[in-house]
Amino acid sequence: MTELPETYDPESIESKWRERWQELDVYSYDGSGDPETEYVIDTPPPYPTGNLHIGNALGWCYMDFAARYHRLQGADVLFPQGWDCHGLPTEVKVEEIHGIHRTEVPREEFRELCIEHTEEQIAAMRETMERLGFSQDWDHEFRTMDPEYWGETQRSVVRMAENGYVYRDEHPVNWCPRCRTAIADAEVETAEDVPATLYTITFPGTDGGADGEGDERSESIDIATTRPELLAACVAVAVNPDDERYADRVGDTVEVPLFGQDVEVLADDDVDSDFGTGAVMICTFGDKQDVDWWAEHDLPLRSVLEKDGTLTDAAGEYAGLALDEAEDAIVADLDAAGYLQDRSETIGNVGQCWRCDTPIEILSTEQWFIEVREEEILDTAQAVEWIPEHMYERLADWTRGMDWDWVISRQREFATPIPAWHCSGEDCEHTHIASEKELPVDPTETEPAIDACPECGGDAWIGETDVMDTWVDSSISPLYVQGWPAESFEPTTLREQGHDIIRTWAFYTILRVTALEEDVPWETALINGMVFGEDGNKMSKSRGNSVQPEEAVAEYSADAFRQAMALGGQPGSDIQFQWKEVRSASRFLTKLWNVTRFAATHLDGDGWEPPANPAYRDVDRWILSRCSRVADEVAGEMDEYRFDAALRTIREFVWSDLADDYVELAKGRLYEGRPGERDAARAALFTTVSASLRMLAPFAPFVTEEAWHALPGTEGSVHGSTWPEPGMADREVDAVGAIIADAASTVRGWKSESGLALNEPLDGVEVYPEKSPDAPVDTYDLSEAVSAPVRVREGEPDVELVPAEVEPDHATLGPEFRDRTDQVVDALEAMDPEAAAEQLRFEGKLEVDLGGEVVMVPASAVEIRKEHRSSSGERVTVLDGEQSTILVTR
RNA sequence: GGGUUCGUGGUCUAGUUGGUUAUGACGCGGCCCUUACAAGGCCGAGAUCGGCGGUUCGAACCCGCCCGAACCCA
Repeated sequence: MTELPETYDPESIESKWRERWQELDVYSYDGSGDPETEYVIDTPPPYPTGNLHIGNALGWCYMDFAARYHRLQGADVLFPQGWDCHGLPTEVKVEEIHGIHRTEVPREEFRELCIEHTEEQIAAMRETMERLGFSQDWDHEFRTMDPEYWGETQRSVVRMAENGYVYRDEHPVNWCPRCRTAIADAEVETAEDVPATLYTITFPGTDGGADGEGDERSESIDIATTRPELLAACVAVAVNPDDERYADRVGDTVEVPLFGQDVEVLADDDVDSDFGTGAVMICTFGDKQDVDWWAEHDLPLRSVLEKDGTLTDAAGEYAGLALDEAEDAIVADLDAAGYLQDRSETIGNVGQCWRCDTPIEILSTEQWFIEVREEEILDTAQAVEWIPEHMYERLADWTRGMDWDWVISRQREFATPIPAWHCSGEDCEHTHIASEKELPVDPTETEPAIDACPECGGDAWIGETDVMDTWVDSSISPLYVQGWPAESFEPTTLREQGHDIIRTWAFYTILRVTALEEDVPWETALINGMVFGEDGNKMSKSRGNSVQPEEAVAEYSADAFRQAMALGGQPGSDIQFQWKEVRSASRFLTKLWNVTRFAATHLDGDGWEPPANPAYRDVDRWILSRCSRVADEVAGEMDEYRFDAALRTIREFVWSDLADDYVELAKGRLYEGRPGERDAARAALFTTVSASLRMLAPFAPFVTEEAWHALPGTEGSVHGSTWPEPGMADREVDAVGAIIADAASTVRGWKSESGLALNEPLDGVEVYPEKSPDAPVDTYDLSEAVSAPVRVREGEPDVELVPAEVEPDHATLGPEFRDRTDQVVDALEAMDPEAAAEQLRFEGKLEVDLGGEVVMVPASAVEIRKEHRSSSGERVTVLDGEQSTILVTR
């Protein structure tokens, strides 16, 4: 037990415990127990940007609330931390830092530079995590760039290859010319309303003629396109079959201007007749629509784009030009030759690389793919509990809309190598995939374990230089966390992530775990919303509305910041960051601090221990009953991941019931009670404060830890303790306690209002409860709290009590009178209250005249609201409490 | 264009079998140093629950349409 300083100084407390926890080992996962008591979090491995932003912080707060709560509930919690290290941004950063290009240094050396840089970034993010008090078990940290991890990534792909999910093929893929790599659909972001120039270009007719017989020349067609630079890749012209302007043109041949190839006019429903001239060119490839048409109509392939985004030799004299240069040159030439009919401004959507915003192109290249099996993904997704539920729809929508398989090969350096070799035998196209026992392997450095090519017998191999998409790494995180493949796979308990990566991380993880283990990766997927700035907009530097978690910690505290995250809204909804929320949380912590300090001073000294059988008074039993109910209620909310509701419930209990009511009521005994009386109050105070601290510990780990050690008999960390279960809920006591607490606060409120000191002695207080309690009311503490002798009486106070209003009870009248309820209500409200009260007293029911018809209203359906009027002469004040009418004499 | 979510005091937010006076916080106004707490306490003002219609005796809640916002997809 330690002394609590007088004022709450979050900074010193938080830095102190950050260090101590390192030694205490309270967050370590045991892993030896019953799988039923395990609570395993599939923590998102973030990309090591070096900056843990507030959106990350929200997700980690949720995980930490859950982890800490389940530890208190006795679960063996595994809260690991991973890092999704591979990828382009690091490569680019490293090139920038060292002033090199990745092709200028050996592959291994470049990887080393990337690893070094990544380690620095991880250190910075880990520090923020520790500042925020997240309770990961750092013994279970993993980094996808470590061979132990990427070896498993390779194994997972090898196994999927054995199961027939992996293939290598030439296929059109999204291509980022700047990154010079293939990317998956999920990595293409659509930029909306991008301005572009729409050109109308004449495709002249050909000698082949309308019917192809050669007896007449076909007419020309004007097509509209925003991409004249791709004319060389044009393989057809398409029109809508319902477009009357082109009704007789389908089947005609026209010539591509400047480039001279003859192309056919096709009909396709997907052509938008309202766009441009209603005729469009199909090239290989301008966009995904072109790919569809190309496949649908079995068109030839004319590749005009190099991997770096310049034109190929197929573009003739334009070869070597960049796309924008080519556009200018070709347009100028079209114009000069009279093919350019018109140009106008338009807007359209452009697919961009999500990492560098470069407009993506579509190239047909040899790549590695993982098959997307829609049905099995949906089956698994359905077996997961999604919070909120509708997040399942997000995933299902994306899954149903997938039209290409997942391209997993990337033409980069810092990534998991694809464990394969190509036979270098002439005309042999055999590709050999590594066996599991060779892993981890970099095929560019190591020869395969087999000698001869099974197809041609050759023994010369070329290592695959393509590497894997980083999502191939991260999508096995639940497997890795569960010790796969050494351990048989058990689904993890929780996946927490943002809704922005449902189409990537959640989707790929479901795909992979389904394919590899035919199981759900996690029982529950908790999806967090976005964190917006105080102005309600997305946080951005240019708007000046972004806030770093560290700023909030410095200004208030980590404990306050965490609460603000919890209270921002229910998990799943977007939340708006509010400084005022952090501030109010901080005030609450001050309150908690002071209540604990108050308790600690009364529990201090002479090695106090809670007595075996405390002589509890009603007030003690009442707070213990409330505490029991609150502990159960909060546990229910925590089980359902309703962190907002849970924290609100605790706050209200601590502030209102414990601090405002109980402490005030118990003060008399605590300061001046006889030993037995005093000890009962101490015991109740101890139990309640201790329970409050434990319930609050998941949200405010630092201050509760400090406060915990100020209580007697607390040895270890609050985070290693157990969830409170006082088990003292009692209906009778609730009713009595509510009367006492209400009477105390009503009288004290009245004193404050009338300018009296709170300890001003009064001659007497009489309490007339509206509902007489079944048990007698213990007025001992109440009397101390209001500084007056207190009597609890039955019936009505001996003052003038005048019926003032007839209050109909809709809930009773409605079912009874159905569609006549309104009339009955009106009639009741119009009655003379005194006459009604009279009638009720003598007859127990009311005759109500509905104008022609008289109905009987039972006493249970009305309430007569009465007003107190001080009887003449007497100096009595009548107070209206929530529970009782209270008479005060002074 | 398709899908999903959401509109509650000035601001943020709670409110799941429909039922008297709609929750809390911040802000605002007033009063108060009362032996845990002025980084506090007490009191007060402030909402036709986005709009219209429907179901119902009764709707913030259920249904329909409309308006507005956000996100995802095409």
